[in-house]
Amino acid sequence: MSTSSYKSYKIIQYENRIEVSTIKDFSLKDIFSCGQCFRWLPTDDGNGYIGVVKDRVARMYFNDGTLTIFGANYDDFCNIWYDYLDLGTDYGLIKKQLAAIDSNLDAAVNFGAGIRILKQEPFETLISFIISANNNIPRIRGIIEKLAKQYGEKIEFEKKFYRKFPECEILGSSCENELSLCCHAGYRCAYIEKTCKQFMQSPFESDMLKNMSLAQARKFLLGYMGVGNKVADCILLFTGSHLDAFPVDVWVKRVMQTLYFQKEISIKQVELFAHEHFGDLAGYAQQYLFYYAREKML
DNA sequence: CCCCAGGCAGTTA
DNA sequence: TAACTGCCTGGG
Repeated sequence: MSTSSYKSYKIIQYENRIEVSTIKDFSLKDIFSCGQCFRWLPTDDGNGYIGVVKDRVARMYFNDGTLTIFGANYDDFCNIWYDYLDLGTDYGLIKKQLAAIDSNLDAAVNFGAGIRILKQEPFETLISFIISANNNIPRIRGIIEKLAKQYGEKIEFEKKFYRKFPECEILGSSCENELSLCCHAGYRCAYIEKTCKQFMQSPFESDMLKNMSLAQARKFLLGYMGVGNKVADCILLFTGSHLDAFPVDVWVKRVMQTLYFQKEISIKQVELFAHEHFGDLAGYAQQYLFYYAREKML
């Protein structure tokens, strides 16, 4: 066991885990079930979550401000988990600012008080949200796991085997028909095949998107087959590239109509209103509102 | 049998 | 540029 610190966090490292203390505004349930990711599942004991990020499997628990990560050491925390879990952002401040905007957001940020917007891998996010289109969450998860099992590298963790998300080159070398037989993603398989080939030609990194304006970055992502406005905004938000992106899906449209309009309106109108009303915090607002809508309104 | 699910591409007017 | 339509698949 050894004690150290990184940024504002105290870290105790044990043989098979680390404990990170004094974390505020944080809940694993809120983070992993607010709709931004597909590969985290509750642990068998029901108290934590286990998931795969990059080439790592981690098992996490959170109690009284202390995050325990099995499968991580101090260096992993600094190089992977600190950024992935967005531990450098002051969510207390963000929630305070959002709550001051109106009573709807006040309720939403209190409901999802532990949400953090994960900084996820560009390629994985791209493919995952292409799969998400006109689909339901259990199926999306299933399709991604089938792809990982077929095309992803094997990882051993605590005597069990897991799979990395597939590399673009591997996934892209598979044809539509082969993909379809593997993962049953239907017509989305053609999008996956095409987009992998496009990504090999013109990949993107979060920093690259950050250097573009929101509109430019969105237009860039729309160039990939199977990426429309909503999926593009999800990629911008969930890779941590543009935290002012405001993805409008059926849930967000529904909750915005109910809370702000009391009538049917177009997606375009929702987007315009959100950017005017929430400004730079639009992406955060979207997550709190989406989670609030999904868990409370139905 | 129907409808729906975290939209998208392709086609019209 | 806005409106319309068909769509793999699996579950209810």
